[in-house]
Amino acid sequence: MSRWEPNAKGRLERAALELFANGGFEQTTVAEIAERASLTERTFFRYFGDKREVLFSGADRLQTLLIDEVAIAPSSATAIGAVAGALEVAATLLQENRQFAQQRRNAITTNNELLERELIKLASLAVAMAEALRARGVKEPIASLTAEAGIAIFKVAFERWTDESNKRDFPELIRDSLGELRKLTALD
Amino acid sequence: MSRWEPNAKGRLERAALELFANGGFEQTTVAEIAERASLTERTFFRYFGDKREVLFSGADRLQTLLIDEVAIAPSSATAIGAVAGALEVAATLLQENRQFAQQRRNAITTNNELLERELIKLASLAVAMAEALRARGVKEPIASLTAEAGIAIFKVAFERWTDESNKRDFPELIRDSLGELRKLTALD
DNA sequence: AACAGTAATGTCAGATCCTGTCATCACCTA
DNA sequence: TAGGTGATGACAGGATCTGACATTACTGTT
Repeated sequence: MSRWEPNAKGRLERAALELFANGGFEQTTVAEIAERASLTERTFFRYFGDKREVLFSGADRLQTLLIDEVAIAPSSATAIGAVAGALEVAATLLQENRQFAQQRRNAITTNNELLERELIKLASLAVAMAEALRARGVKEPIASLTAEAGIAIFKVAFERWTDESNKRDFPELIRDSLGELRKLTALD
Repeated sequence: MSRWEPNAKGRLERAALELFANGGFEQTTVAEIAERASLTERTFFRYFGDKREVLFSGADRLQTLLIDEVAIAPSSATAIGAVAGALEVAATLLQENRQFAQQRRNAITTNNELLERELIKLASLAVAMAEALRARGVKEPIASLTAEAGIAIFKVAFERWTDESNKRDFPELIRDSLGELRKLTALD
């Protein structure tokens, strides 16, 4: 079953998060991460396309979850309703690892390169959700706009959820943000 | 006035765009760009923080323009109205350099690293516009949501404008996208 | 038990990106 | 003519990332 020490990828991710929390992303070298995980630099780059990617391996699963949820939403649901529902499901899951989410977030918000990677993951998510909406029969540009609006809602809600002083329920924050968006775009 | 060949920064930008159009972003080395501009690699990095930044020096001016426009919008304007108005002004200016915009866009859409940089510039823009809205008395989270919605509108409209088969007026596309967003968020 | 096969990992060389440091150049001013 | 200054060049070097090949630790077959 396990030829070498098991879970090399997980060990690298853990080592990276710990070192980033200490010395920051830029100051931490890939060689240090690999050494802490008892591996070599070359092996790191076999698991992760670049140094930043070590913090984003979960993004793919999140994307799969969201497009699945959009796909199985009741056919009576509106486009924005299907997206918001999917976001609530995702929020429920993310809520179970709040501490990890916060550590990861600390690393990302203090480094522009990591922020860039986060943003492109969200953009990719928007594209995938737009595709899932088109599969439900939603036309362009409604599909893309709805997906982008969904991302905006998620970003704002996530920001509020990870705020240390805030103990509110994540899915509830999603619902609230959608309500706010509806208000501000309403015609006078 | 001009000790060496003038406009070193502009020469580097032009050389980079030309080389990117030919061989692509990754295949082009900074040394090649510098050589084409009759400068050295070291000088390139004095003007641009990294290789990607050579395509984004105009982003700062765009941001300044947008927050100024938001600031001077009539006090009767709603938050989303002020943002949309600013976007229309920016669109009018960008419209004068459609070919440059398309070349630049070609480079960016075919390279993930450049896309990342584009996205973070837009995110920075959203943050700045939210700040400009708060200066108008708009409260959170309305300010942030409005700014994010504005970026979503801009992205969708820009996409449609640069579409080769599309000859529509850019500011008009902005207005249309806002209309679509209003429709899709409207309660049933 | 011996052997070959395989997937994960290691080793090494090297290209490219990016930075620090100091030298040099072209022009300005007193 | 003698600095003074800002832009550029030259050079060394660290870090990221890749390609090529070797090695390791197990698996399966005979």
